[in-house]
Amino acid sequence: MSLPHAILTALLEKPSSGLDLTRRFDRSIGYFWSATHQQIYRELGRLEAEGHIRALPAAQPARGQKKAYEVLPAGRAELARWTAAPQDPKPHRDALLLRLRAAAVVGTAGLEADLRRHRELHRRQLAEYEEIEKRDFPPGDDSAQARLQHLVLRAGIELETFWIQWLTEALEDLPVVEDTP
Amino acid sequence: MSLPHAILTALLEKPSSGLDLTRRFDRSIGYFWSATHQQIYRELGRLEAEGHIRALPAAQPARGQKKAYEVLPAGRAELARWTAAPQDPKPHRDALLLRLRAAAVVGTAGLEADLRRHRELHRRQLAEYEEIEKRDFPPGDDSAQARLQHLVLRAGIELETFWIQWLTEALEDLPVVEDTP
DNA sequence: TGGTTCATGTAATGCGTTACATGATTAC
DNA sequence: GTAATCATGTAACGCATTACATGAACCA
Repeated sequence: MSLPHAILTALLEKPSSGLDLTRRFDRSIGYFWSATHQQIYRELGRLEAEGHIRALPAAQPARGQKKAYEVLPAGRAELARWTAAPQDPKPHRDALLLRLRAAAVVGTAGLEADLRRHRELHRRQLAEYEEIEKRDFPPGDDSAQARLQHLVLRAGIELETFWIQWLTEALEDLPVVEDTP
Repeated sequence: MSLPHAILTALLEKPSSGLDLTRRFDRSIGYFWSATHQQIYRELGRLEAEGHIRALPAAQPARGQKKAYEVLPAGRAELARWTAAPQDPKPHRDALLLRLRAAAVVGTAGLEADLRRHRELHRRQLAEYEEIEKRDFPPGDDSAQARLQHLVLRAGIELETFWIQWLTEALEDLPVVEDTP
């Protein structure tokens, strides 16, 4: 139940239309909470029905017309409540680790190529994060907001770095297991 | 679409009943692919209907009776196919990072306590992993299966280590942001 | 005027979660 | 014999994903 709060955060940072939000969920926010435009429109409908956001009066009408939303006080209060409330971490799901464990039983055929591909994807993501860090967090900016946002970005950078390292070790170390039914 | 493959892997490692599987998904496999008993029973039904597994003839009857399953050749083939096929990594979802970003807007009240709690949870998980490593992977065992399984466990250990470090830095560095509606 | 892009949706399906149900076994 | 636990399920709901639909604006 975090998508509405992700949207509230995004709208507080900057009032936006559904498509604007979709684009921001493809970078930025989406780096740690992804969402498609269908999810976003559905959730915008709910948030509006609950009185947490409203369409900006400027442009409201039908299909094909841009419609921007802003957060109402009730929405800000709900986001503050959610942010302060304790939450248990969700259990992980990592298909790649699962595949390694499966490969120990049914064989490692085909794995190496995909490990290399994943490493390349992580390298690209890391490069993107480092670009953002250089652009948005030059040394010396130490406002509270900037420090919090930088902390989040650092987590992303260090996680990508971890995966690249781990995949490199895995590729060096990958034994060959034959499939022997 | 990985739960059936997680179950096939578990059953190939050792034929089991639904409850046995549920217990193994609370440790071991569940460390990187969690599942509840309801999911497991539903999926066992599907896998049996598809001819990927079968109930061991020994004990099959109704409610309250233990029923163990084993993997059929078609199930092993499907698992091998899935393991070798390329898969894109799924986008991440991390509520804690989202909360930090929200806190930059609505204030950091209440966050510190939960960051400490999360760090403690990660410390416990790390201790559990290290216990398993000591017990199941003593130095010197270098069978192909053991090396693959050890690789997976190392990923878990290093990820927990990362989160503990990151949370420690975050706690040292956490600025105070007031909620100013 | 016909196609592409922008923008907002609807519909169908499937996995995950929570709550509940029911038969067997064991302990007292 | 009855209460707790073991073991296997059913049912309902919600979010996420995929495919499709519709209107407006722009461009050739």
